[in-house]
Amino acid sequence: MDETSQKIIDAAMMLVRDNGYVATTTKAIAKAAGVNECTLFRKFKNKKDIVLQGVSQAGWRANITPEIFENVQWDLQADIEMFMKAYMDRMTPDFVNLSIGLRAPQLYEETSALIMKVPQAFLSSFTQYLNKMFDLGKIPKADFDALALTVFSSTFGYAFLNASFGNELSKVEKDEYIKSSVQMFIKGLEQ
Amino acid sequence: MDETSQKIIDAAMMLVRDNGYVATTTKAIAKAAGVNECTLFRKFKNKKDIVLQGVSQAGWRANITPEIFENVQWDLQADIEMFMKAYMDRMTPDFVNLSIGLRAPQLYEETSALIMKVPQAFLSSFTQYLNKMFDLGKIPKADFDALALTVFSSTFGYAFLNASFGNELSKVEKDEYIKSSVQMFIKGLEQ
DNA sequence: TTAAAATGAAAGTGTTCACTTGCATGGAGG
DNA sequence: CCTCCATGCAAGTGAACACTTTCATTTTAA
Repeated sequence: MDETSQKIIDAAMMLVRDNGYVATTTKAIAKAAGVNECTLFRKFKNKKDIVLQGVSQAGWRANITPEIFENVQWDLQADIEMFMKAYMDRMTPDFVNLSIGLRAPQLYEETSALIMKVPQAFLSSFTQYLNKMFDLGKIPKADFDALALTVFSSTFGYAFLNASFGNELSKVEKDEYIKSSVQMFIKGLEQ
Repeated sequence: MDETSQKIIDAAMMLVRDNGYVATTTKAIAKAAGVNECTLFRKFKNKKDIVLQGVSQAGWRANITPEIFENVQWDLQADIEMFMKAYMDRMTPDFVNLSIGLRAPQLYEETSALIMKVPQAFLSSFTQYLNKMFDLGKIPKADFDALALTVFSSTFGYAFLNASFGNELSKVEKDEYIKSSVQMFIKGLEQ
């Protein structure tokens, strides 16, 4: 990837994040990238191609993979805290808004699978984790599919609400949120 | 509101829900409403006006107000279940997608306050509820701002994920989700 | 140093957009 | 029957859109 193409991709992704795909014009991309508009079409097939190459880049993806579940301590509180932190550190407001900006009918088919990977990776890994904790005799039997979804939904929900409304909705800070949530979760899980 | 105007608004809101505001054309609105395109501009100032009148209508708003907190039983399990159900019944995938479709820079200033009202109403009412439950001696002291946000985030998160990915992300059904979540929440809160 | 490759500048393509205009028509109410 | 009034219809407006072409200029690399 040459420098010019990368500047174009970066500009395009930032504009999509801020304005959405449809409202992002090639003229604006060129201006933001500091190149001539025709250069866009020398480097890329079309506008859609720019964005699709962008979403395929690691730098424009929230890097949430099963790897974040590698160094677990098999301690419920420490681990859930770590998972929630790991998710929120990666799922910044920028990524949330980018995900929404990509929600255009013209792109949906080609990007939805990619967008879904992040929650899928988190969910399945966390479900496995809870099952293993049960096997280790650390928590009693429960509906771990549902409970993993609860923990993930609350993590995702906070990240999304924070990206959408900032502290206008709630003044509760990330660390305070994680700490209180985890306290409730582990009490609920351990019983 | 005459019948023709209402048909136009309904068509516009459905298209915004499915394609987003920017990708929704006046031509498509007219076709979907079964009227001539120029009729749109006889009835409304412009495209934006149609959508803004739509969001101001009760039928195009999720009707989540503090009223759903009126008939509480002061029983933690029954009440949280009721709140989550009430939210999800109103916050259907259609409403979630409409909220996202309205996220256009051209509209944001005029609609964000309205969109934020729903989570605000739920959150503040639920925080009050938890404080009251503490006053009644039914739950021990805790960070109720954070915990209300946890419960709300998990409810909102599920509704959003369900609208976005359906059962491709998780097979856990709404009732199962609520039941398991509430079990964990009340154990965590009562301790 | 020189040839090739990359980029800029400017003009222009056809299409689609939101929105307008002028006139015909048809139905409702007095 | 007549008169509005709502609407349809057809054509059209200027602007913005994605994308192209031609040619000049700069940068890069052999």
